[in-house]
Amino acid sequence: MSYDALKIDNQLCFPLYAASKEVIRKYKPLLDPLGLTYTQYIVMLVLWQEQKMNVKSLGEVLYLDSGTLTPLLKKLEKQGLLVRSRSKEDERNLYIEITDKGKELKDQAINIPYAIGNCLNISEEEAKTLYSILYKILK
Amino acid sequence: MSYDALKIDNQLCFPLYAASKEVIRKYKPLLDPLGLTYTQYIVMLVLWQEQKMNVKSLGEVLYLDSGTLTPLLKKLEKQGLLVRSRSKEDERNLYIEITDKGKELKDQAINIPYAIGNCLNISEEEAKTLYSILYKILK
DNA sequence: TTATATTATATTGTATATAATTAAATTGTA
DNA sequence: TACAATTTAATTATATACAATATAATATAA
Repeated sequence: MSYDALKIDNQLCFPLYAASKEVIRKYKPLLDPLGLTYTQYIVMLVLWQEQKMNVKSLGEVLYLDSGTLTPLLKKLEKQGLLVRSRSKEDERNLYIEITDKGKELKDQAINIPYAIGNCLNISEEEAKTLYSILYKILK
Repeated sequence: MSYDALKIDNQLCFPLYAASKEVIRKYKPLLDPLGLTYTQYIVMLVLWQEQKMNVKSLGEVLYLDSGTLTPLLKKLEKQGLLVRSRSKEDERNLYIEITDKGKELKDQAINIPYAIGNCLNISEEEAKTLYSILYKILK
């Protein structure tokens, strides 16, 4: 019986894990001026589109649970980028809503996707292929 | 000016980040019987190939720094899977070496790559494409 | 040779991640 | 209506990640 399947170079998950971390690392110098971490940034991406939503929906969109989101959202609230409030209809639901300050931050982020695209040395076509395979894995 | 580039669905990094986490999550039930986390598992993958190496080389292979590796390697040593020792020639170097118990664990891991391959719903060809694009990003 | 620079690991501080548990609110049902 | 089941967040415990700093050992240069 061969152990080849256990060689690090034969793993698919490892480059997925490593590339994810390396790309997120590239965001740091771009996000530092905005005072955001990568995870906080993707929360803001969603809020820039949705304005208001509950924590459960946010977690489903971002594949994150309340253990990650609760403290993170409290920090963003402390920074004045969003407000947290319980739903009147069903108090189990916590809604987060972007503030004006949160909306203003969007203009500072406008060039980040372009800057990241530039520092990945893959073609436009490879990027599309990667995108579609990754979403296939996520289904 | 359009904000389309800031839509969560137009990000490439996000599915990379999410897919990485989701695939690692799939490892958990397979690794629990071995008493390993995913990060500990990839360390063992390297040690099953190399037997002995220093922390710096390991970090370069796995894209991890001493802040992550130092406590993790101490845990694996406590489990008896490896031993840590300073180099006599240059005491700055810490070498880790797999133990017999560590080697024996390999047989319990032999089916993990196959099991993971089965639960990713992508074709063999897509897997190869994904692999090559990810390594292109890592260069 | 002695001061300086470099290298390798460890430590510290901050921020995720996630499983498991808890607690509060709501819903479904006998 | 009661009360069990479900839902939603929050909390707890454990394990990463990683930047920044510290420390010890070694190499290098004046």
